[in-house]
Amino acid sequence: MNSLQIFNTLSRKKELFKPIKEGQVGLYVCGMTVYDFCHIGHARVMVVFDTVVRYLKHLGYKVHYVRNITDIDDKIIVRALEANEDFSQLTQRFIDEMHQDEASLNVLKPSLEPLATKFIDNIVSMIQTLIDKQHAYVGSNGDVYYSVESFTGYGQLSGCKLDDMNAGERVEVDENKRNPFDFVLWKSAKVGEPAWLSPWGEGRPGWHIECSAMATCCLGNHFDIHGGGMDLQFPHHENEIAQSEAATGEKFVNTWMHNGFVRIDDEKMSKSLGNFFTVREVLKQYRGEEIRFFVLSSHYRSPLNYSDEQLNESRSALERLYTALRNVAPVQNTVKSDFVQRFEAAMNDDFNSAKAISVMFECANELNKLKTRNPEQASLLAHDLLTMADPLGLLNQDPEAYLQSTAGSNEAMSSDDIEMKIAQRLQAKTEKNWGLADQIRDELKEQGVVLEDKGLETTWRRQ
RNA sequence: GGCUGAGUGGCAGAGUGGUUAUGCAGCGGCCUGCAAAGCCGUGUACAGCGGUUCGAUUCCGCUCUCAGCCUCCA
Repeated sequence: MNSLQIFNTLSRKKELFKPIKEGQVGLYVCGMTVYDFCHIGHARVMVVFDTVVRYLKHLGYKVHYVRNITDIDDKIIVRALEANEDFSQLTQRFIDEMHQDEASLNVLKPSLEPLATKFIDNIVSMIQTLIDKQHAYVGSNGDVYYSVESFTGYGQLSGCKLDDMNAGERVEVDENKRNPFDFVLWKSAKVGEPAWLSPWGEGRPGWHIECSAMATCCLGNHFDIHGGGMDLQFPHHENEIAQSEAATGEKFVNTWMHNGFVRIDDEKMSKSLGNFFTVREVLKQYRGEEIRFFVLSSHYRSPLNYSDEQLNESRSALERLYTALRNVAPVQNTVKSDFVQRFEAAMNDDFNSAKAISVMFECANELNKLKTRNPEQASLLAHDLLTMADPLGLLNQDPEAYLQSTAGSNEAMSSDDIEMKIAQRLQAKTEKNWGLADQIRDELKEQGVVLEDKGLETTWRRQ
């Protein structure tokens, strides 16, 4: 069907992707814990895996894409308390905000978006199974713990060996645990905390179990791809494997994908460091598509350094691509062009979007050349360019509309005013009053509007 | 301390055992009333030191530097 290679964190190698069920892919991605706005790091996960899904579909797969929402955890409880708000109200607020950000980034909706709080029954029964199978125990404080020593494969994903990890140094020693790396499956509720009934009293699920429950419920015990940010590799994903495989007795996931971090000044962007930009903030200055391009301009496993310069470059790059698409009617080619083939080769190599994008630029260059010389060929190339852009979620807007759109939420001159100025300038031009014509052009330039003359016809775009 | 990963031209960022990444910026030219856009041309880049090789930025070893995980984090 294809020769898609994916880097599997489990084997630390690129592997030929082969779905469990021919033609179908089950994909689970760890989504947001909803207690705050999404930052650019979250945007990266969304865009990267959205691109993975789009590309898998481009290859002809039917994709079951599940991206969960964690809507109960300690931080949510704290925030709700601070805001004097019911926790479910708080989470709903940020779920809505998240959906807005996703729309801005042209991220498609997943097939399913399960909420942890809607899967409590499944979570409880999974924990019960783990207890029954002696993989979990109830501590003296009433919390239920997973026993890492009971699972022989523990550490396979992260490469951590229990013996080598210095417990007590970085990990707090907890009297209730048999092993310091044992982790909570069920947490007893304190007074006033949100709680659900369980055989172990009122409480809530621990951090990792909800993903095991939701993933296996939505996609089956064994599925194709599981993804998320690098930092989830350990302990979150390691624990998911331990829980799921111990409970079901089956292999959990074939391919593990982890995306790299967004950095600021060579440091990880993170909530705990406080050095993050929210998607919302960045959208005040840049178009969603510019952010999306920025994310895809480097390989998903590489670090991605955030800066205005980078976003500005993305802006220029998109301007070039959209400019190439102006004034050409795309016409579908009957054969797969060399460009598209090279694009697919790049994407087949572990979703190398950076390389794939470079092919798009080569195509744009050819398109620019052929526009005047051979319009029919140009139309085919325009379609090729769009064919490549589609799985990346780029270039989906009308070129003229894009180029004339305002970036961010800045106050801008209206289109009507611009057209009026252009009409004035045309008058000046016909009178060969170059001084006035240039003056008007300069004025518009100061408003961020660039004019392009083609004889007596003038097109405009915003910078 | 344990375990990962990375160091490429002015910047960003792919890739390769011997031949052009790509984008932005710069320089020269074409086009234009002048511009803009576009096109053409243009850069002794691959952290350091050894090794393997006819030949290494690309493979191996060591050194240096940086980042990440091991604690909530995408």
